[in-house]
Amino acid sequence: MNRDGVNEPAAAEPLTGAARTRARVLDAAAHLIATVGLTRTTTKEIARAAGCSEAALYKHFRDKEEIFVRVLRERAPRLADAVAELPGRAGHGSVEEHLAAVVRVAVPFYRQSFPMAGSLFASPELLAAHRRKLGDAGPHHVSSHLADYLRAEQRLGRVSAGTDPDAAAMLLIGACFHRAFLELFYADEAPDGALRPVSAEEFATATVRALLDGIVDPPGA
Amino acid sequence: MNRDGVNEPAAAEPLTGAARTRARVLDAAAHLIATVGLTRTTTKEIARAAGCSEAALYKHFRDKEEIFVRVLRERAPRLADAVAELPGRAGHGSVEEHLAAVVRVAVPFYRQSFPMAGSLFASPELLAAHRRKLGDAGPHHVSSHLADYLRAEQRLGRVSAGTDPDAAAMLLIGACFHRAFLELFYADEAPDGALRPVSAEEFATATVRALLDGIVDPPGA
DNA sequence: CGGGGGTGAGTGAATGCTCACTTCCGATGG
DNA sequence: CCATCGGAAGTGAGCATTCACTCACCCCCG
Repeated sequence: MNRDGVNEPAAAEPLTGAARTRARVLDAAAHLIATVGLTRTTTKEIARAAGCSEAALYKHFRDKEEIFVRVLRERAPRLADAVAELPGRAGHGSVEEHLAAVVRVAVPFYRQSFPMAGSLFASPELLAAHRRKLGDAGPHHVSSHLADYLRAEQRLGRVSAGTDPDAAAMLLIGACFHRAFLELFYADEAPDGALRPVSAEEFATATVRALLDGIVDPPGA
Repeated sequence: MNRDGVNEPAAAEPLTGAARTRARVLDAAAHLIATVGLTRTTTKEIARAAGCSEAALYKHFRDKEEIFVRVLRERAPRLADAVAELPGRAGHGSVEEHLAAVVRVAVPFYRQSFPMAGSLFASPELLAAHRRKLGDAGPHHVSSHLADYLRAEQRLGRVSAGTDPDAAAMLLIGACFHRAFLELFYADEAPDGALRPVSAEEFATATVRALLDGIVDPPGA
């Protein structure tokens, strides 16, 4: 991932001809969305940044919307995949470290996805189309898989029996989601205390600790 | 609030002349945003819904952006205010009930604000303008005030001393934020299990419980 | 020579906003 | 008490601009 938090395809084989410009278009679109925002990400700007003509876009993508959808699907960190692997790791390593890893992946993921997801809400019919194309990979699967993981740890006794895994997962994922929102909102001019803690790493450990203290069995019980 | 979750001014005095059309414009804009989305909320549509000419909008608002900002400020439930009252209530009632009340207010608030806030991220300069106009009433104050409340309860011994109030507040507010996002994303066609629990009230109690079990001193400690 | 990849020059449709103008109402002054 | 005036509120008709998208046409490789 580069500094935009955008996945770039392994550039081992230097992509030739059609595939190359296609990739350049997606890279250009992803970069523009992350820097100047989605409304300023026009077909003209994408073409200019990709070093091709506007008409060339339409040789590779049906319309502008498809470009955005492909960016979201091919250039976003695969958060859902990363979280889906968690249940298999139940019992190994520490719960705390696994959850912290989720936070470290989830915050950048949401920070990148937010502008596009947010703009989706600007037009419900576009949102409906995207929701349909997403199929069963909807955003609820992140907390859903995390809840599965917590359930697995619960069976192993590493998470207290009284815990509601769905609610706990929602708390953690929600905190990441909100944190990403705040980081975007106060781009570089956050007032004092708006982002607390300041560093991403501190946020991960503090948030997980706050959640864990309610999840793991207290030592005196 | 009406079914859009939009605040309408007390209509006791039936607003005459200028103030009336101004209010009608804001109502029309708020309704359009909530129904057809922000991109379809054009000046022409606002004027039509408000029953006045497009030019009339500009007698009351400098530009379209100001209409949106005023809607956000004058028609949104005052979440920050509601949460700011909490610290004063520390020691009275139950912590659990106070937090559940926050959830019950926060979810509809975020559900209403999300389309506008999300679209803000589509154009960073518009976001910067809005952030400046918001002054010190930024979105971080919600979790910030909630953290203050938790600190107050902490001093009273009703919240365990080891708790990080900022992290705990972030968890709860984040869960509400994310819940609102999911409710909007799966407008009426949520796949099974996408919204768990289904009812808003169950969500409030389950979420608060999951958080509390890490906040209040465990009985055996 | 055929066709995939690429281009420059448009096109129609919106959109935000302005302009010149009218209407209405309340304050002012004789 | 009425004539007059000034300004706020409102309007219809555009204007400039931007946008996504298309068309006719090339170039070059297999």
